Amino acid sequence: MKRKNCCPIAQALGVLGDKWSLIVLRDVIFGKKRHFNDLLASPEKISTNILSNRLKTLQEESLLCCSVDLENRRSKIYTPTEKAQDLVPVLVELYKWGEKYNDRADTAENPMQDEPF
Amino acid sequence: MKRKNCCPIAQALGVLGDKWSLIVLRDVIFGKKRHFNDLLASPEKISTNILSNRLKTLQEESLLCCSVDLENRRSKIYTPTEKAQDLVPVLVELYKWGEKYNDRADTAENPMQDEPF
DNA sequence: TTAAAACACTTGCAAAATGCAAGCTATCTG
DNA sequence: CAGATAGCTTGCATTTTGCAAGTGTTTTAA
Repeated sequence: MKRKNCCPIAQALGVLGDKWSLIVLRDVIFGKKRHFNDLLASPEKISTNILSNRLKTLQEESLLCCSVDLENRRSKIYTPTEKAQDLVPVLVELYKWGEKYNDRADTAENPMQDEPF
Repeated sequence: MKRKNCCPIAQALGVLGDKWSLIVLRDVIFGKKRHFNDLLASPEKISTNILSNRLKTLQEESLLCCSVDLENRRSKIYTPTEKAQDLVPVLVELYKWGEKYNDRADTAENPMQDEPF
């Protein structure tokens, strides 16, 4: 969804405002996941066609770059660009808000995991 | 899209991860828009049924509250809750990112408007 | 006081995005 | 060479979005 000539928030949402893009970026940036199957394994259960499509569009938006794994030529490596790394503050603020308001009650009885997802 | 028992980012996106919710919240929070027709007039051109539906779900998520305008009983007033106000940092970071990367080249020749949208 | 306009929806239907299961191709491993 | 593995692709059902038109209530103007 391209949104030209409008506010930066709307422009950002034109790229990121869907169900999956920020989940994939979270995994690539914070989870350091690099392979298709790693991303597929996240608890949110993205399906293969959507993941494939999202990886394509995120490359088109210069948020990911893709290279062949030299040690296993079946495998591709998806790496976040600087543009993607610059989304860290957005993801951090989303994390804080989600933690404050939509939480699973992280208490001593239900502690947070090592990984945030 | 409810996402229980998962990371705060995914929980936040379960509420906000669609095409329109954050646009509506931007207008209510920063644009101080309070009426259906104000929200409808935004340059992103949301359609009436989607806006109506988003206002409903945002109320269900306790992000907006709705009251009757006493000075014009045709009119309803939508107000952001504290939960919605706490999204300001998210919107600010989105703004900064959008400004940096997806910009319409805001230069001296193409200055920013009074309102950011 | 009555007709027209304003406001906030609702409805019907078409198009796009998402979700699920299965299959496909190239590479690797034994 | 036979299977397993990684990353897709395809087909089809469901859900979400988009557009245009219509509805009911309240307000304003004649």
